[in-house]
Order: sequence, then C-alpha cells, then structure tokens
Amino acid sequence: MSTPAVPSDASEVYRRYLSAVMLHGHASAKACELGATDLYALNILQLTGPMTPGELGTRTGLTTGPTTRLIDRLEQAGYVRRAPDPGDRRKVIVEPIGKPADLDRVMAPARQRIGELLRGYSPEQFEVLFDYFARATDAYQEAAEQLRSHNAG
Amino acid sequence: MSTPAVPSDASEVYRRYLSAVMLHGHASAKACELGATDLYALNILQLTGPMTPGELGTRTGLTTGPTTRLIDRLEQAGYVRRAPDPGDRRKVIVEPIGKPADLDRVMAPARQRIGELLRGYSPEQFEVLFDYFARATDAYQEAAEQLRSHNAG
DNA sequence: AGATTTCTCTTCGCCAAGGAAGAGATTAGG
DNA sequence: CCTAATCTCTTCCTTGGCGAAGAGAAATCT
Repeated sequence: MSTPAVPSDASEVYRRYLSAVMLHGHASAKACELGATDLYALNILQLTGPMTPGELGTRTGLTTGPTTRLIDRLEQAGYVRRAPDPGDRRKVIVEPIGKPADLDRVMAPARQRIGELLRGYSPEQFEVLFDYFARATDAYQEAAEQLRSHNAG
Repeated sequence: MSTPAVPSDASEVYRRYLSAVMLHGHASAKACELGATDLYALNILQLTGPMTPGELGTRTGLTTGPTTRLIDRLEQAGYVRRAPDPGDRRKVIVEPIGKPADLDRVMAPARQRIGELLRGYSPEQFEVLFDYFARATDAYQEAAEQLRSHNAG
C-alpha cells in the first residue's frame, strides 16, 4: 500500500482516476469470469441500447461467427437476451437485461463506496458532478467512436 | 445513433458514465493492439508505482510464466522498463515509462474533449470535480483490492 | 410467383495467452 | 563454507477466442 509520490498535478490526478476506474472494471470482469470482448460488448449495449447482432459485430470489430458466440456467452451468463424483431423476422434484437447476474453483485462494493462518497456533497456540488458525468459520457463515447472509425478506415 | 431513452435517474447516468469510460478504454487498448491483461497491468503499475514481477503477478492473478511474457510485451511496446533492484540482485523492478508509446497518441482525442469540458467549469466547480476524482480513485482502488482478495481467498 | 439480397447461425482451422514444472542465479542462515 | 530458501526466467501443453467460408430462413424486387 505504498502511496507513490503524491501527485499534485491535475492531469496526474485525472490519469490516476481513470486508471482506477479501468482497474476496477477489469477486476470486476475477472471476478465474473467475463472476457475482455464480452465486457466490451456489454458496455456498448448498455450505452447504445438494444441492437442486432450485425450492428454489435460491427461495433466490436468482430465478424459474424465470433459475434454469434459472443451473444451466446452473454445470454448464457444472463446478461442479455435475444428477442425477435417484430418488423423483420430475420433479425434478432440483442437487449441487455435489467438485472445482470454476477456483475451487479461484484459491483456492489464499489457502488456502496461511491454512493457514500457522493452523499457527502451538497446538492449544488452534486449537480456539478452529475453535469460532468453526463457530459463526459458523450465526450468519451464520441472519442471512442472516433477511434473506431479511424482504426477501421 | 439512436439515443435510447433519456435516463433521468442519477444511478442510470452514473452507470452510463462508467460504461462510456470503459468503452473508451477498451477502444484505446484495441487501437494500441494491447491485450486486456496488458492494460490491466499497466493500470496497476500506474496506480501503485514500480514493483517486482512477482508482485505484479500476484496483483494480476497470473503465475510467473505469463507474468514474464506480459512484462516482455509491455517492455517491447515501450510502456515499461526493467531495472535492477540495488538491494537485491535477484529482483527486478518493473517501472512504467513516463511517455508511453501509442497510448498517449490514442488518448489524445478524449483528452482534448475532456480538457475542453473541464475548462468550462468555474474554479469552485473545478475544485469539486477534482475532489471527487481523488476520492473516487481511492474508492475504486479499495473496491478492486477487495474483489481481488475475495476472489483469491 | 421466382430470383436476388440480407441476416443470422454453424463448422473448421489457427493463433495468442495462460497454467504447470523445472533450471539458473542470488541471498540468508548454520 | 555449505545448505536451504527466494526470485526470475524458460519450456511444453492446453484452452479459449477469432477469422473465413458455407448453410438456412426471410424479406424485397421484378
């Protein structure tokens, strides 16, 4: 638990913050026995909402074969479910399930700590934080999209 | 780009925020041709500081064999370097290098967007945000540690 | 109605990553 | 000085996930 050189720079604080978020994310995935691609797809589904396997494959950068088995794994683990498209019976819609199986249990410690942390702020401060959360969500999503298109192009 | 039901719930906003951060992290890793474990180890090193391969192996949950090759990959990609321990010549100290190779370039778009976003806040708001960043870093790190020990025990 | 296109799922082969066991080198203790 | 313990690195084997090609089902167009 050796605290390595107290970072006074704002950029360094933010970098460590991102590292901690990613670190916890990976630890959660490991605890759920979830692969990297699986978690990746799960995040995409949670952000963009239900979509067809084809679109999910495009976004993850996978071809159709691995995409099918990816969905199989997620469905078997209880994270998503396949629903038929009412308008086009060829299509399948993959939608995340509200209460995931293990991920919720694994996220509980972090959720509690962050919850306590957030409750320590005043309503005005709380509003600032969630304003940032909402805007940063778009920023990261756009940046990720930019990375994806740049890499595919 | 169908925006899926505007979330008004704070918990949902935060969940989407975390998903976006993870999503961007994975996209960055993919753009750098970096494996999941590699990024995981890199985050550990960036948070905890230099450590021996043994400790890194313990933290990543890997045995000694894969740990050595993990460090090989990171060293070859220019993210870390091996330094001898001055006190114990059996040991090697793995330390992250200040200017990583590709990761910095890939993170640039996100860094710019977040930078602009943060510059839009007043000094008081800025302070609130970075207070949260610092505290959340500890919270996530502790939660990740808890997950690791619980999974290992 | 028939043909073409679109979409999902299945099968086969390959490669990267991790686990287990052993070797070499160094430090600590009797 | 010699033995035991610690740490890193090497080698072999197995597992898991991905890519490519093909099959089946359904919608669209002529």
